Amino acid sequence: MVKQMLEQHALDRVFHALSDPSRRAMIERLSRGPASVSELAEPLDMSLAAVVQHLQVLETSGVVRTEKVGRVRTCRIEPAVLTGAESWIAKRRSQWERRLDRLGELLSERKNR
Amino acid sequence: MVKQMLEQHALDRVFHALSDPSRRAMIERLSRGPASVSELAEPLDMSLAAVVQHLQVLETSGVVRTEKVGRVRTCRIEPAVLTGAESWIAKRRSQWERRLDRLGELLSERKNR
DNA sequence: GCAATACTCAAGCAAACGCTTGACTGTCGG
DNA sequence: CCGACAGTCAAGCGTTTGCTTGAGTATTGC
Repeated sequence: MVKQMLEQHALDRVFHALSDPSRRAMIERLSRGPASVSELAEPLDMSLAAVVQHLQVLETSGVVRTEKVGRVRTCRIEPAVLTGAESWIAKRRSQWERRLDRLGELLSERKNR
Repeated sequence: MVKQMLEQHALDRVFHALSDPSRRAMIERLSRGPASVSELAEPLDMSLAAVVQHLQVLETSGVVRTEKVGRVRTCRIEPAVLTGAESWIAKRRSQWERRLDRLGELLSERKNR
């Protein structure tokens, strides 16, 4: 239940990270392989500093992990956290759909009498 | 490609909707079946007006659909939009993981020579 | 050594968020 | 008809976000 609480905050951060189109573009780029900060910045229409700020959001959410070698910081996706968010959605959605199924069964049972 | 653009905005709104713990609590409640606004508000430690504002975020994101009958507004989940968000994540994650697989294959091929 | 590269840090600012309060509207039960 | 109920609307307010600019630091290539 402590775990529950921590994961709540984690989900906050992950979903917030995903809620921005620039950050999603960065993830999309990283899903094709690691990249430097400048590579991530290149297609985006904003200053490098802004990109770094987006990157920080992605990093504190745990979606992206980075490592600096020399003067270049290399970024890569950490899929575990992404999976957490994905399965949160899947859980709610499937719970709702199972409910609808049970409801449907009940209705058709009544019809057949 | 117009569709792409529209869906970008849609994903913005859905992920933003999911990024708040109170809103997720509301979704969690609704995944067990429809509820009125007051029912949604009951476990949350905030004014009814605040709950309605959260509800509006959920509604404009398309995650929740509501209908008012008499003086009570009934809320229910719309799973389609949720599925959209879910599969966006799944796509990036699986792309990354497939890449790792190919990389692994390449490495083991080299080893076996 | 020195300039270009690849960030990094901090200040500032407009807009968006999350919430409150207070006043109000429509609906239902008795 | 009237009071309680279930929202609704609008204004206000402190905080967070997304961005900019400008200055600074550590590598690297020549």
